[in-house]
Amino acid sequence: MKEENTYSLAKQIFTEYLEANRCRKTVERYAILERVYAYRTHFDAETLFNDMKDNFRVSLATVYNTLELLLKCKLVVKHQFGTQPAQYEKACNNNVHQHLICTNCGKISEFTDKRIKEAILAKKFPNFQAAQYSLYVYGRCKKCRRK
Amino acid sequence: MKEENTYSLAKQIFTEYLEANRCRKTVERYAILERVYAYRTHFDAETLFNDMKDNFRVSLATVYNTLELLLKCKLVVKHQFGTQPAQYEKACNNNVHQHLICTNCGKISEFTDKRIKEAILAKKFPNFQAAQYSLYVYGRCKKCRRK
DNA sequence: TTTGTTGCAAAACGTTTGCAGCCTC
DNA sequence: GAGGCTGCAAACGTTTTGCAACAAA
Repeated sequence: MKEENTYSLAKQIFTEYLEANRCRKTVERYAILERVYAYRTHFDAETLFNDMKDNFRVSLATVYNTLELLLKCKLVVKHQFGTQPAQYEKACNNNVHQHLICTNCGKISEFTDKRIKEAILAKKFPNFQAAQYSLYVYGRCKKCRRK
Repeated sequence: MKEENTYSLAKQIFTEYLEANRCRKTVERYAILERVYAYRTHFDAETLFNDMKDNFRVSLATVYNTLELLLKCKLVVKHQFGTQPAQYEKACNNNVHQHLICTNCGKISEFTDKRIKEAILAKKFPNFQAAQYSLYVYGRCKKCRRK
């Protein structure tokens, strides 16, 4: 799927969500969504705020508020890696997230393993309605291995 | 394995770690280890601090310091569920942790699935030395399902 | 005796909240 | 025009840090 299409689809979903919940369609909210969908990696609220304020005036509080809305309509996903600030990423219809986190330098990378993904999706929970999966693998990256 | 044996083994491992790293064997450190190994569930630093101070005088800073040491010698494992305070648990030779987290009420429970565990352990990373695995499944628990 | 460790309090950090004014509906 | 949303700054809760006193080696 093209980058552009992804964003315009997200915009449409967001609009429908806002209307359904009687929330106002403010310029701030769409500006944040657009910036979020321009990222190709994880980002935190502070980074998003800094990246935006050159072109557009928003407050950090609004950034947090909007991210909360985007989480609710599943357009972004939130991750908490250790004690570092919460990381967000656009959702892209992928509800299985697999991450490698270096416990020495904090570097985060992603991987995909079909067998793991299938095993997770096959699991049924009797008293739990599962929506999203995150696998975090902690260890040492190549650079930090010998330290 | 008996509860008692688990703790005495942990104590032995901790002693060896402290000696190897030229750290002092203080009463505070052993008192914290003992309390940690008495838990059967997850706990946070604040809870541990409160549970201890009736019988033993320690500061919250020492609790954090000691937990950090216990993490380093792999006697405890740390989890970060959303924005809530970091949760710790004793390690018990289990490096694959599988959690269900309700995104509505925040309730955390554990499960084990052999197929998932095997798929995870079978995965080889060319540039990463994996040490610990945490799978978080987000969704709604039975009570919150209909809300 | 030396110096790592402690308790305490204050600081740091990410995130949330209160409020007056603004702007969508 | 009404009330949800914004920016700002202050508040919050968890975790870290600085420092003087203490105690393990």
